[in-house]
Amino acid sequence: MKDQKEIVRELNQKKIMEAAEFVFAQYGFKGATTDKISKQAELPKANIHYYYKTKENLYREVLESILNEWMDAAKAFDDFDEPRAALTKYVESKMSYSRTRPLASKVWANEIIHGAPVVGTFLETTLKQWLEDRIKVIRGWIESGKINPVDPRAFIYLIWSVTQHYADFERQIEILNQGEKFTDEEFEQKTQQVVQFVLASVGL
Amino acid sequence: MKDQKEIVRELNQKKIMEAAEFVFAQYGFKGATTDKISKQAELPKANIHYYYKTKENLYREVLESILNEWMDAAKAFDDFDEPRAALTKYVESKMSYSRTRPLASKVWANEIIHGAPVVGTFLETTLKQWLEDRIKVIRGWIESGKINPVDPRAFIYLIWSVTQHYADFERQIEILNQGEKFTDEEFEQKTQQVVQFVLASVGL
DNA sequence: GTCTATACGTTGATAGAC
DNA sequence: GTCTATCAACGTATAGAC
Repeated sequence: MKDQKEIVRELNQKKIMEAAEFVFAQYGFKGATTDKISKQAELPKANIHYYYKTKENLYREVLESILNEWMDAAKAFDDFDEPRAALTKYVESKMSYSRTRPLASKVWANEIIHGAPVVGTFLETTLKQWLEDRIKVIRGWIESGKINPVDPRAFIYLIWSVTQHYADFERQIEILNQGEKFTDEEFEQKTQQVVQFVLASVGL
Repeated sequence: MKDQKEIVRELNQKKIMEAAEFVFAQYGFKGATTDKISKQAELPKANIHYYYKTKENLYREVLESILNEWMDAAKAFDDFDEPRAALTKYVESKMSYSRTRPLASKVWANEIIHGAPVVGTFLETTLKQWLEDRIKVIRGWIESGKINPVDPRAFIYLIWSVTQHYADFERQIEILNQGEKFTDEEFEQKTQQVVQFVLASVGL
């Protein structure tokens, strides 16, 4: 059984993590202050330091939770053997992530733009391995003539960039879309269009 | 004739602008300090404030110079009437920009991710107009059956995202590419692959 | 475990000598 | 026009009362 204190602890940590993701996405690591995060979390500033010791520590935890989700979404690539179904599922999964977790995507983009000081090791190990395994799958599709011969690496970057664009450049897209955010229907249409682009780019 | 002082002034401003772009790209607006910029420019900190008054002012000037270049690159879209030539030229132009000016692209991405506080007005006016004019061109291509029917907006976003990815996510790409930066030949190959993806996505 | 009050470092900006 | 010395504001982190 969880006692009262443990429940409070988990609740507070959840509030802090959500607030931190919000503030880190909006202001970047340096621009985010523990004061802003504490106000967003509706907790005193000292509590932030009580739970996470340092701001950098908190940032690391936020990134870690993001990459766990990222790896989950990546699994969609392997749900089907045939390229059309596998790619459709993967792109839909990535677009859904951009829709529901744009803040997470922005924190991630920010971290990479600034040279991946914290997640560098993850990129070198886990992500690199994931990519190389998927490259093998794509090469298999090419060799069996199921898709056009393309550079598998460049193809994966195409998928990542176009799907993440809808999260990271949300604000630009909103302004160019008559100042209105996408409705759910509009976003679903964009998702299907992105799926078509990705399939067409390898001849499907 | 320019006198000595004017020459020194221009030289110093150039040094400061380059240093500022470098530091803003690497650390973001908040993370960039006037101290870091001055050291990068090899000038005393007070000179930064003498020439640009405030850090925000300097940031605005950097963004302005970037969007001027951006608009220049955008002209490549109109060099040819036929979709194949026009799109090839435009994508090559964008990829070349990502290769030669990755710092500028990163500063821009950072600004958008954080909600476009400074360039919001530009997006609402100049960029919106540019986009709508190009959408008309794309619709023309679709109506005359030259390319497949696609959502023109989503298509432009595809081009922007995939080309800018090579600048903004440079570090991630480098790590995934066995820790090596692209050679000129490799980048040229990626460029041609991106051109093929973009053309294929509309049936060319 | 929680929070107020505060110490200490950093940073943007400027005054004033040269 | 240039630069050293300095200040005021802010931000991270913690001590210590509750």
